[in-house]
This record gives sequence, structure tokens and C-alpha cells, in this order.
Amino acid sequence: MARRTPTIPEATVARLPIYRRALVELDESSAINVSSERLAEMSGVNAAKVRKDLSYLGSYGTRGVGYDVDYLLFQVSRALGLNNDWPVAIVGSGNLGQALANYRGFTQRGFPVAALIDVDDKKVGATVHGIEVHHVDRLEDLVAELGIAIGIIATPAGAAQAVADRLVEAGIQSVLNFAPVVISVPDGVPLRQVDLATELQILSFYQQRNAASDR
Amino acid sequence: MARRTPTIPEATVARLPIYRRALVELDESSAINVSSERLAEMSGVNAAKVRKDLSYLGSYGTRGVGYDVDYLLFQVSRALGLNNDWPVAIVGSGNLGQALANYRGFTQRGFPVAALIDVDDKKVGATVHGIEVHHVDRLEDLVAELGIAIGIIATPAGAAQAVADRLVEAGIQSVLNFAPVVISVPDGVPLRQVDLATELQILSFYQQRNAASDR
DNA sequence: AGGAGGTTGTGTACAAGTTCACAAAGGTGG
DNA sequence: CCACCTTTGTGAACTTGTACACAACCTCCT
Repeated sequence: MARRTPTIPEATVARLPIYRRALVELDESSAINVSSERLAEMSGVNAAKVRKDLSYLGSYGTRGVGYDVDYLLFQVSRALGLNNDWPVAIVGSGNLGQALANYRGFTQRGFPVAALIDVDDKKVGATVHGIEVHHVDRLEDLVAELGIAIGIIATPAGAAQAVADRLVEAGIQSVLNFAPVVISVPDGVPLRQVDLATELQILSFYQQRNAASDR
Repeated sequence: MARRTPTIPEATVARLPIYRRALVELDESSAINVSSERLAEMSGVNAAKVRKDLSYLGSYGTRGVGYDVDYLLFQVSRALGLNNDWPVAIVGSGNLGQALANYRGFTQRGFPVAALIDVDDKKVGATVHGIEVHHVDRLEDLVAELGIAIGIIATPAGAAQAVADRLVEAGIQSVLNFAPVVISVPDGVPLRQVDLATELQILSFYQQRNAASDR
């Protein structure tokens, strides 16, 4: 039974990491407290939204003063489940996979890259930025042995669904898909899809519209 | 003056690239037409939503039959402004910048990487996957000379805002930011922010909640 | 002790997005 | 040419998300 968490809206969950980033920055600059106004400015949103979002986590501010940076950072981190590390495995050691493996932001924020996995025998056994590349045949073993929580799919589109199926079967907890195809996983397995080219196409739409209205 | 485009909702715009991807796949498998149901399945959404989304572009379906794949693909591409190529410049040739430079999905979908830009003299002059690395001092010249439409920021967080300012000043049309910081650009300049670690944190939230309710 | 100034937390109105459900319309076969 | 089947396009109900505005409350100063 869920004790707290009286259902936090999806839109709010998606913003929590942004607030967290701002809080880390404030913490590093030795700020003691912060107002919703300032936090809103740093996060690029409206101050009322910040207050409403944070109120879903609990009542952690002080009227007339603001929020204690340290304490709020702790609470946001806890809400996001970042108390302990979540080891990730990256499937697909092409360019994107290797870049992701080397991205310090992951380890820094509690997502150590525990394994790189590929089908290509020529890549297996190599070490990319200190992470060994394993053969996809060992996927299930690796998930179990290394306690992998999250699978990151960085394969070509054609292989993505099969990889997702194997990850889920192996007991992975959630999936982040970079392959440019929609994949499906069972209900209850959190899934996020990121397509870099999609973002450019969205920009293309708006800039084209700007050009049209200037004409 | 805008002739068509009776304002397409943001949520719809964000889905058009997904539909387009599905249509490309259908086209490659020589499908002639497709129902909203099938398209919905391939895109991971509800069929009614597909129909409503497509109806914002115009009335391109045939009742009782579905949509002509070729024609719909053309219309969606046109709505997204993908009739002509939009050259992009990637600022920051670290791991992410290099991976993006080598990502075939960009060029394939009409976003050729025309330049890589860095501050580090040691990197300038090198060629990464056939793309020359230029010094950031030449940013303004490059935007003008190469007709750069979109600037991709793949720098450390600290440099992102300054780079964005220079890109906008140089006349860029839109900005895609991968640096883990919120940046701001003038109204009218489309901006999208992608933070890879944010996605993992969102997953962390939901998988933690699952674990809590299983307890 | 009391008032002034400031900031949170939230009820409420509003806007955006989603889903349902069905009339309208094209195609097909007798 | 008409009945039947299929699938679109869309009005309308509903759900989710955003913004406003202000009471509640804290701190500090006199």
C-alpha cells in the first residue's frame, strides 16, 4: 500500500528533475534558502507552478522566507527515488551507445553505467571508457549479476523491440529507448522514448511557421 | 499572413514526427493505404487522437478506406517544413557533440550537420566523421556562410547560455539544447531542451513508486 | 506586543488536451 | 441503384494542467 505519494501529476514529475538541477546549483553556490520566484526563474517556469508542484511532495517551505535549499533538495531527491544508485545497462555500442556510456551526467546523478552490450563479436571484449562490452547472449545473466535496474536501448530501430522484450523478461525495472521506433512493454514497466531527430522536426515546424507569417 | 495553419495544437505538433516515422516505414513496405487504427497502433496512441491530429492538417483521408500512405506522408512532411534541408551546426565537440555529428538520423531526415564548433584549439581543424571542427570565434561567419538554420548546443552547462546568445545574435532560426541547464532565448526563436539524465530520473520516480506499492 | 512586509499553500477559474460516440461519406456487391 | 460495410471527421463530455489571487503564516522591527 502506498503511504504517502497521493498521486503526483505526470507533468509535475517531469519537472522535478529540473527543480533538482536548480537546487544543486544553489547548493553549490552556498545559498541557504530560495523563494519560489527564484526557483521558477532558474527553471524557466511560473512561480505559482513551482509552489503547486512542490506542495504535492509536502509542505516544505516557510511562509515569508522561502524553501531551505538543502532540505528541499533532499526531499525532491527522495521523491525521485535517488537515495540509492540505479545501475544501468546500455544495449548497442554504436556511436550513441558509446557517447552515452561516457556521459558523466549519468554516473554523477546516480545512474552508473554497469555494462555495455552488443551483438557484434568484434566489439565484444573491448573496453569503452572503462566499461566492458559484453555479448548480448549474456544479457539475462548481466541483469541479474550486476543488479541492473534500467535498460537503455541504443540499437538500430529494427532490433529495439526484441531487446526490450529480453530486458523485461530478464527482470529490468524500466526502459529508456533511443531507437527511432515506438516500442511496447508490459503495463507497470515505466518506459520513456527519446528521439533526437524528432526534436529537430518539431523545431522545423515552428521556424517554418515563423517564416510563413513574416512573408 | 498565415494562410493555412489554423493553429495546430502543440501536443499535435509533437506527435507529427512519430506519425511520419510510421508512414515512412509503411511506405518502405509498399503499403498503399493505412487506417487511423493501424497508424495509432504503430505510434502507440489512440486512434481517435490520430484522426483529430491529422484533421488539423486538412481532410486527407477517405471514409471507408483510410489514408493514402504516400500522400499523407507528403502532407505531414510539408506541415513539418521538411520540404527543404535545414543545415545544423553542433557547438561543443565533446562526446555528445561527436556522437550527434555522426548520427545518421539527422542527415537522413533533412538536417545535415554542416559544422562542428568548439573552443578548444586542440580540437579545431580536426575532422570528425567528415565534418571539420571550427573555432567558436568563427561562429557568426559560419552561420552566415553555411546558411545554418538550427544550432545544437552540446557544451558544458556553464557555456550554454553564452553560446545560445551568440547563435541568436548571428541569426540562427532555432535552438536545440542538450546542456543540463535551462537557457532562454528571445520570443519567437523556437527552443527545445533535452536532458538525458532527466529522463532517467523520471523513470526512477515511477519504478520507485512501483516498488513501494508492491511492498 | 503589535504592525509591516514578504512568501507560501491552495481554492477556484480557465485553458489545453484526450476520449467517446456517432453522423457523414466512400466503396462494394448484388 | 440500393443496401451494407467500413472508416473518417468532429461535436461534446471529460480529464488534466496552468494561472490567478488571496488568506494564512512567518520574521523582523519598533
